[in-house]
Amino acid sequence: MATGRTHRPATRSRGIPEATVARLPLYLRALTALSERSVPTVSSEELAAAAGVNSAKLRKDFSYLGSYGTRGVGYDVEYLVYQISRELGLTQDWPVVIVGIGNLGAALANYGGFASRGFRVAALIDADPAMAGKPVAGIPVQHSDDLEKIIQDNGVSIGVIATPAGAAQAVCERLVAAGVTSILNFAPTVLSVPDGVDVRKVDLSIELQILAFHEQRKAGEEAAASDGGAPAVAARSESADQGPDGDLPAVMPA
Amino acid sequence: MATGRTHRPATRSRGIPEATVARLPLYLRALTALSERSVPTVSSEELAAAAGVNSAKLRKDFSYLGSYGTRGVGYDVEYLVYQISRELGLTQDWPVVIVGIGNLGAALANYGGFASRGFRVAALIDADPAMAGKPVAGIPVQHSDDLEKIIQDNGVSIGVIATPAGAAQAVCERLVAAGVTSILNFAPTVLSVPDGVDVRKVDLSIELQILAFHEQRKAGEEAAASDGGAPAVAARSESADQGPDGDLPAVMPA
DNA sequence: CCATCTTTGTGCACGCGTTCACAAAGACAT
DNA sequence: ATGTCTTTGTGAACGCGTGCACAAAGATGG
Repeated sequence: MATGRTHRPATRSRGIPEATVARLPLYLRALTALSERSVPTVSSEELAAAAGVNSAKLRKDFSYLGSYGTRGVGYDVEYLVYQISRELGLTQDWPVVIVGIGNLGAALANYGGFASRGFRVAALIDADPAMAGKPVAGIPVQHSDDLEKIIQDNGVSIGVIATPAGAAQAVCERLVAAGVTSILNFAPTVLSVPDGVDVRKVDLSIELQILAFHEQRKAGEEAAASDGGAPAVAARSESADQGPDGDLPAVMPA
Repeated sequence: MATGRTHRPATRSRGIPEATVARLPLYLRALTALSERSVPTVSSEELAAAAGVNSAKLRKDFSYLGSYGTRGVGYDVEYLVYQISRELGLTQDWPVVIVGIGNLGAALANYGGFASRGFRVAALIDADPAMAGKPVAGIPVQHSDDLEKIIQDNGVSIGVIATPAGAAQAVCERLVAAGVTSILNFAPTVLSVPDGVDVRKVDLSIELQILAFHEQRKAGEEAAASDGGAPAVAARSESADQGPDGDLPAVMPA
């Protein structure tokens, strides 16, 4: 969910619905796992199960990309991996800067999933002079005074903000002024950016609050129905068999 | 958005649309800021601007909660803070456990926004025996052998999974079996859970891929515009990339 | 070459969410 | 009181996303 007023009204990017774009990485992950197990083809039903979506939805999603399947057989795994990667722009290198190297920023810098898909941490930036030069995840932290130069020298167009909320908007403006056009914001603030700049927000506190809402509702329902209806917890919804995954790097998810 | 999520069919919880629930924390944050500045009332227009949404949407959202505004004046800040907090279930204490104390798990444990709204980190759990007893964010890490006991002793119903992808499903199952009914998943995996359990996913890699998609599209449009119409993709690093609509049966791996 | 079987691709209908636009409600001045 | 002005609350229209259900496409076997 892009926050700020960045959102383009309903400009369906190149005919591919936003909802579909958001699912492509999911498919890609499932396909990559299949690829590593040398599975040659997969049906929409199987792949949908692995990605946790409806098979009709998956087929419709793929139909926006073109007709890459073979009726009666399914989809060629390698070919689909390539097509989706290309569509998402993962066949090219994306230098990324992380601004704000606190607990979270450091964790992000150490995140292995970054490098795995064309994203490369080009620089770590922090406002604390004491951090300057100190290596985090093998990369020396640079001072925010040099932010503009770092962005330009590295041709960075994607920035990650992991600063405290109070600093986020100012950092955002400097990033945008220096040429960044996509921002992933971890600070609990609404960023306002010019048109043409995309902002996506990740907010732990919000996620927890949404869970709390449903949790409260469940508790209420349970209390109300404690006599009558049986809230029998049963059957597993899917049987997604994710292999050992072996998705390497010691560190964390994302 | 932070997110993906394993969504319940369409059970409109207590008449409040899911989309509205997802925005309530946003309003709450803006309102809290106003409250701290001792602002007594706020109009839908002002509050909407602060939260980064449309004012009509905000009014409709609030209408699901009841009529808490005064026409011609606006909304009473304190009252609204209370109503939304109550609606979200933040007036009660929610003990939370974090499983997987790596870089990310530690960052989450240190995250201040947790405690600020009724969420209390009741325990940190890790599978590494070497971590046991070691304090992180002032809380001693406990071994995952004791997971069930920890959940039950603390009455935990919300769990955060920050383990590597390979361990996530197993951890998830143990959490659920022990009584957890809401899960915030940071591991890059599709979790399958029984009905009645809510899962929300936060996936950094997916967010970046979505940004890359839009970034690539922007680059393509820019090139097309300067070029005079031909949809050529601007070479960023070394893009051996065909046009956006390259339907060419490129490298179809046999 | 034909029949059968599998799986894709999609037309269609439905429901949710968003937005507009306006009537109703209340504050405030005279 | 009465009129004016501001702002809420919401009816209605529209558009997007989802899922069903099926025809078309191709594989496979005889």
